[in-house]
Amino acid sequence: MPGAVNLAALEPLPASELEGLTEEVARRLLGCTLVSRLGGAVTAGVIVETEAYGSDDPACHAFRGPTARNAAMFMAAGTLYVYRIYGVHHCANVVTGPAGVGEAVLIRALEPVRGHDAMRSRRGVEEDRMLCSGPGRLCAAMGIDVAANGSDLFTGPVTLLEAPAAPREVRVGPRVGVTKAADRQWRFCVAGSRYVSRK
DNA sequence: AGGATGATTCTCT
DNA sequence: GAGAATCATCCTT
Repeated sequence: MPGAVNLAALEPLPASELEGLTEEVARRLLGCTLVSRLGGAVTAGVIVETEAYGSDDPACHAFRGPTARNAAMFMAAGTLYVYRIYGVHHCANVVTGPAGVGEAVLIRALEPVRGHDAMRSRRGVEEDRMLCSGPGRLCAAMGIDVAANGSDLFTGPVTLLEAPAAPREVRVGPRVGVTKAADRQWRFCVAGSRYVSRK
């Protein structure tokens, strides 16, 4: 039954799950749970949509080397990279490369499983489907902003829990809103999920 | 110093 | 489906 997730039964995601090609990690993160303790509320959702941003990738923020904004991308795997986009929104990424390499997985959508009231309050909408179905939406719902940039996903306010099982079917396609390397099939969605940001 | 550009979202038609 | 909102960041003068 979707939504019936017992967070206490899930183990923290082992660091080894973040090793390997970034596009493989992006696929592997589907089904894992993202948990936030920011802003005095516990919110959580099962990851249903991700995108990979790797090295030698013109669409990746790290492509032209380190800057003040993308510094977290060059930290160790398991770092949270948060940036602001279009002035008002935020996007959250799981850093995946070894330290010194700028790679990350953008978390694009979650199925809410905990803290629905806090999410509704922060988002200003009622429907569960509208809470976390988009990278900016899920950050708003979980209280994630640039203050959490560079935090550690194993010890920080935002953490990852293992997937109880791999998704039965995964849909693959081009990344959303990306103009460079637009042919790269690095977007991954849980097939059939109502909570992906778009079909 | 100035301008173009977004890994978006919301509203309106 | 199209267009506006909105501003930090980054690249070009």
